[in-house]
Amino acid sequence: MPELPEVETTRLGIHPHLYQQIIKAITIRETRLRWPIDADIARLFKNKKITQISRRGKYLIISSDELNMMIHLGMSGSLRIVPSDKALSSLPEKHDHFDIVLNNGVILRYRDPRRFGALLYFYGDPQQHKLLASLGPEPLSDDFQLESFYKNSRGKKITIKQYIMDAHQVVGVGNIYANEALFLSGIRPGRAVGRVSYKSFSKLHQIIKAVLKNAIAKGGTTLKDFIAPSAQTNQNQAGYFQQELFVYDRAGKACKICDTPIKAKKISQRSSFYCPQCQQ
DNA sequence: AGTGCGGCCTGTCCGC
DNA sequence: TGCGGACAGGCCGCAC
Repeated sequence: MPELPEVETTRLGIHPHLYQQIIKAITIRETRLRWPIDADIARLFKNKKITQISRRGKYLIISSDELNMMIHLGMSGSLRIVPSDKALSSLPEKHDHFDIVLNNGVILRYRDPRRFGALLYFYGDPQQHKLLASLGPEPLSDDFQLESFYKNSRGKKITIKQYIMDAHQVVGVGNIYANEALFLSGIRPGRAVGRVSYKSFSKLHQIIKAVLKNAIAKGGTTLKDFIAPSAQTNQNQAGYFQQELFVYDRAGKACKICDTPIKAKKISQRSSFYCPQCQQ
């Protein structure tokens, strides 16, 4: 499941192959993603030069001046580069729903078995787009400020875990990183956010940044996967701090810090894990 | 306005 | 062995 670090790693991985290239064609094989892919997208982008490859939250934005396409990987989506010398021999597989073919023969290929992802297009400033306009700050930018992160939580009845996963507060914290960040901060996921102290918020604020930063740094070492078709199967795992998971999916197993069995609990339909000893 | 949750999907795992 | 069912996940958009 791609979280922000995976999406950023993807952006960095595809950028050198796409930047300033001309789109020759967009081939759509399956339109049924989260929203149906509008067939106009192929016509609109034909012969357009890619001038920017950016990211907002978990949305990737590929732009040609005022025209943008937005790609979301959902939970099982991935993008990879098919180099020009492999373009003919590398046939799309079952869940490869669309290709963006560049003039130099390179193909950007989108795969998404569960089809929770999206491909949309729009004109103008991405920040004005409905899906992006109300997003909270980027966790690794200066816009992510402890003061407002704390203040917005006062009076809210939801849990701290729901709060940090709410993209209106801060983008990019998915279920795995939410669990891990709360563990590292010593806060139980089920606590009412309105009652979590400033001091705890201060720690959490730092930890969220550190965890995401670390994951992106790790992802950087796996960039080669974007041009290694054989690595495709495991691409979603590449870049995770998987060997460092303290609580996620470790129900019943010993806490790596204190040996207490990790507990599992559903919080608003999402699996949550915590150490009853380390987290209060 | 704040909160809760249904729904979209398929690969994987479990139990029969 | 094969098969059905539960589950996982992001996140919009509706209902309260």
